[in-house]
Amino acid sequence: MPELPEVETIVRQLAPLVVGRTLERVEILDARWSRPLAPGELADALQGRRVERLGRRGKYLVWGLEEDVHLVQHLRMTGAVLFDPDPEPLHTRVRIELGQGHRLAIVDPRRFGTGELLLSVQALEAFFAARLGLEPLDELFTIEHLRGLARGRAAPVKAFLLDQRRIAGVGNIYADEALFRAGIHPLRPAGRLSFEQCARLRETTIAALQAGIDARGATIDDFRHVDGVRGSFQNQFLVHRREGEPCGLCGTTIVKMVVAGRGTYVCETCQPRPRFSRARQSVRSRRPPAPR
DNA sequence: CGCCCTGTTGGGGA
DNA sequence: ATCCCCAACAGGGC
Repeated sequence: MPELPEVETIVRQLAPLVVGRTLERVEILDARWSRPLAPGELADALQGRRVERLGRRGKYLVWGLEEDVHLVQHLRMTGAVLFDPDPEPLHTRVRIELGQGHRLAIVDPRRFGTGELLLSVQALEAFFAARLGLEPLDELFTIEHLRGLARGRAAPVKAFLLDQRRIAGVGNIYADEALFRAGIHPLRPAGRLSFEQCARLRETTIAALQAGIDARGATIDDFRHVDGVRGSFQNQFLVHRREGEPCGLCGTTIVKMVVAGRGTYVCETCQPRPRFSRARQSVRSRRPPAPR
């Protein structure tokens, strides 16, 4: 479930509950979660340390512990962090005792989630620098920035949006929503967006993510239900998973296709299909990609 | 009941 | 640069 808005919501709700507390006992029940470290090694590194801060970078949850020790957690598809769940949920992969009778359960039915140990802020920054681009909600995420990233790219704009090394935090759902709001077909080559389309896409990407965050004014109860969260927010989406339904703007039936290997929903009236969706640009007219 | 497909993600190999 | 497949599991369609 975690795209940027979900992880942001987890941070906001969980931080007040864990910051200042100590990870008194950590049990990692699934070796896949802690790889490449053995569960015991990672648990030992975390155990006994106070949580100084809980933050987010892209879709990563970042635990800042005492003595410059950091845990970078990714929830992937089905991960969740539950506070004081009762009873302990099925598929609990990590169990953490916080003291004073409180505990956390990291739950992850599909077992894609990971927790990585980093032993300095430098290592932390290097980790993110290698994986993540600018946050859409960063003030530096300007039209020009987006335009520079897109310049010369032949890949479909949806693949471009999903590439975390360029833009951090946009997942499959919000990519569909942002493109719909911008009136841009997901197959349009990123490098062929007009200035106006870049401006619009920047705007709608921010708006879609912010809407997702706003929609989760959630209560602490959300941590008690693994599946309860997304269900209640499903109907805020304009196109995603609305195959066969009429577009809210024009009534055209929403269609589903596969782009960038992901299920993709589109109103092909509001988002006109590019004439040559995978067309190559001639060498002569191609401008060099922006550095980095 | 079994088989097949799908999925909120990211990494690695081709 | 880009594309495809895979990790592991649950749920739905047939």
